[in-house]
Order: sequence, then C-alpha cells, then structure tokens
Amino acid sequence: MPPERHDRDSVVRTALHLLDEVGLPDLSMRRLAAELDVQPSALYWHFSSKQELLASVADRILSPVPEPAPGIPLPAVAGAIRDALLSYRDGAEVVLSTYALRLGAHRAQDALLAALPQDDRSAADALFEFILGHTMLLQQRMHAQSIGAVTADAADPTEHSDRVFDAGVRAFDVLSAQGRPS
Amino acid sequence: MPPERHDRDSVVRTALHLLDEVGLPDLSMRRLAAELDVQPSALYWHFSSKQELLASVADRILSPVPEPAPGIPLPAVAGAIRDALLSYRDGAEVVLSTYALRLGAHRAQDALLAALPQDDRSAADALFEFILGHTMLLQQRMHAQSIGAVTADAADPTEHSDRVFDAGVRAFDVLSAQGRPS
DNA sequence: ACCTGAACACCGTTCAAGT
DNA sequence: ACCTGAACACCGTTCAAGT
Repeated sequence: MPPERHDRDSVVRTALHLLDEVGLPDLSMRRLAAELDVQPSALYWHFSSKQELLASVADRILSPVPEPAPGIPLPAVAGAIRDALLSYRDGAEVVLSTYALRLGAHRAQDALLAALPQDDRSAADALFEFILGHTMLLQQRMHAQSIGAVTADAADPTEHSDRVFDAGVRAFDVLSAQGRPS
Repeated sequence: MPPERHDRDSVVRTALHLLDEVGLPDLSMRRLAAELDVQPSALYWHFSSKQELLASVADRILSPVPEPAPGIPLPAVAGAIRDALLSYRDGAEVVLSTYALRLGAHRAQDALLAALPQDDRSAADALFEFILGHTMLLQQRMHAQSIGAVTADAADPTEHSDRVFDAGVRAFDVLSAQGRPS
C-alpha cells in the first residue's frame, strides 16, 4: 500500500489531536509532520505557514459553539464558548493568538450578540474578550499546577475560577437581568 | 576598559527595550544576549529560564499601575492598566503568558479591587482578565495591520476598540453607577 | 496533486572552564 | 560574582526535484 496522503482537513485534525497531547509550545511543524508520517516540508503544500495552520485549528476549536439564535440565555452561550476552549489543551491561547488573522468564524461573537437583550456589538465583543482572557489564564494555571509550580492560590484553582467566570458573565448580564428596577 | 557586567535589573531593562523594538516572537535569548554583548549562556546565570526572565519583564510592564487606593474611579484604574500594557509591544501577551508564574505583583488586581464599591475579588479578577484579553487582541490587530494583513474591520481598529473597552469597563461599573435606580 | 531531500538561518539550555 | 566556548537537541521555511 502507498503511504497515506493528506489534505488540509486531515492535517488540522491531527494538529488538534497533537495539541491536546503535548500542548502549544511543543506543537511544532516537525513534530506534526512526524505524526503524519511525512516530511516537514510537505505541510507547506497544504498551509503557507504555521500561523495559517493554527488559524484553522482555532476555527475548529470554536466550531462546536451553537449557531447564533435568539432566546438562548447569555450564560449558556458564554459557557458553551468556554467549554469549547477548554476542550483542547491551550485552546484559548490558540484562538487568542490567531484571532487577528481569522476573517470569518465570528460565529462565537454573533452567538453572544444574539443572546444580548439589545443589539450591542461592543458588549458582545467585550464579553468574548473576557472569556478568552479568562480561559487562557485558567489553562495556564492548570498547566503550571501539573508542572508542580507554586501557583498563587493554594487551593484548587477551578473552583475560584468558576466564581470569577460567573462574576464576569453576570456583569454583562445585568442589563438583561435588571431592566425593571424593583 | 573591561566588558560590561550585568545584573537581573539591567537584563530586564534591555529585554523590555528589545521587546518594544522587535516584538515577542523575535525576542530570543540569543538576540538579547547579543544586545548585551554577552554569550547566550551568560543569561542563565541571572535567570534560570526564559520564562522566568519574561515573568520579570511582565512585572515591570505593570509597575506603573498606581498603588491600590480607595476613591479612584474604576475606569481610571482600568485605563491605567490598559495603558501600561499598551506601552510596550506585545505587553499584554507577555503578562498573560507568564501570569501563572508570578506570585506577587498582584498590584493591578488589588488596585481594581480597591476601586470597586464592594469588596468583590471575583469581579476584580474578572475585570483584570477582560483587560488582558482585550489588550492582547488589540495589540495583535495592530501588528497584523502593520504587516499589511487584511483585518476583520476595514476601518481604523483603535476607534472600535475604545468603544469595546468602555463597554467592558462599564459592565463592571454598573454596580457602582446604579445603586439608586431612577 | 502531493510529497521528498537537502539546505539555511535560526532556537533554548547545559556545563565545564575561565577571571 | 559573572562570563566564555562548545556542544546538544531542536526550530520554521524554501525550493528544486520526484511521482
């Protein structure tokens, strides 16, 4: 049998799997090529650069976020985005670091926009930025803890994290929660 | 005259200057060593790793943030943190990526905490996470634009960015702004 | 259409040894 | 106390050439 051939999709899927296994710092083009049983240069037939590859990876990480639809509560949408980012190691960092390059794939922001009471794009963008910053920090703390490094909080970090996340989402949700003051 | 000697402080200052000049992706230990007229291995007498060096750089980036004090309006504190991050190229990414390692230097969060009406540490942390996510995204867009890449917004990104930042800060500030409905 | 082989210009880090 | 020299095990990317 001839050696396997690949397309953009299979490369991205393998990259995603490798990301989850070794983390972003160790996700190299050479290592990915080895995983695909291919020379490193072969990757450059499918993608013009590592950045472009990572942008596709980022899109795929966010792809499970439900489509924009009115009626979904804001915390549900925010939680779905956070869960998508958390479902791969260093997921938030990958999305944050390739965000500027990705033209489409603003589905996540649009989903937040649809969940907000007013048509407030600034608030939707700000909430998305909060989710990204929050989740990147959380994933870093998770990694630092696994390395055995001393983290700021002695206690389990995920519990405190959940409270902080709720506080952030609630800040953006007051607009819809209030509306009729007493 | 003998070649110059260095200590942690002078290394960090040079690193900060080099960061601003070339950006985080090109801030290598080898390049920093060359800037200091020193062999790369010399840096490992002062810092045990690049990560540890970057953590010191991150602390220095945030050092202009005013000390925690009651009475300062929340938007002023938030703006000061954003300005500190923006004053060096890729400043937000440096802080975000070393955050988990830095034990002290929670001055920024404490300043936010002091500016909040209640003693709400979760809200302070969430707001800090928003500022970091927001500023990292902004700095990336700035870089993508300087490279000539096509960004999502056709128009000037900083104007939209200011509105998004204000929307985020306001979300956390409603608690203090409301209080007396109507 | 998809990949190999070889090369170029880099990385972070360690460690014995020097002054 | 601070640094050199040399080495180790890596990087991303390009490009001619193969099938």
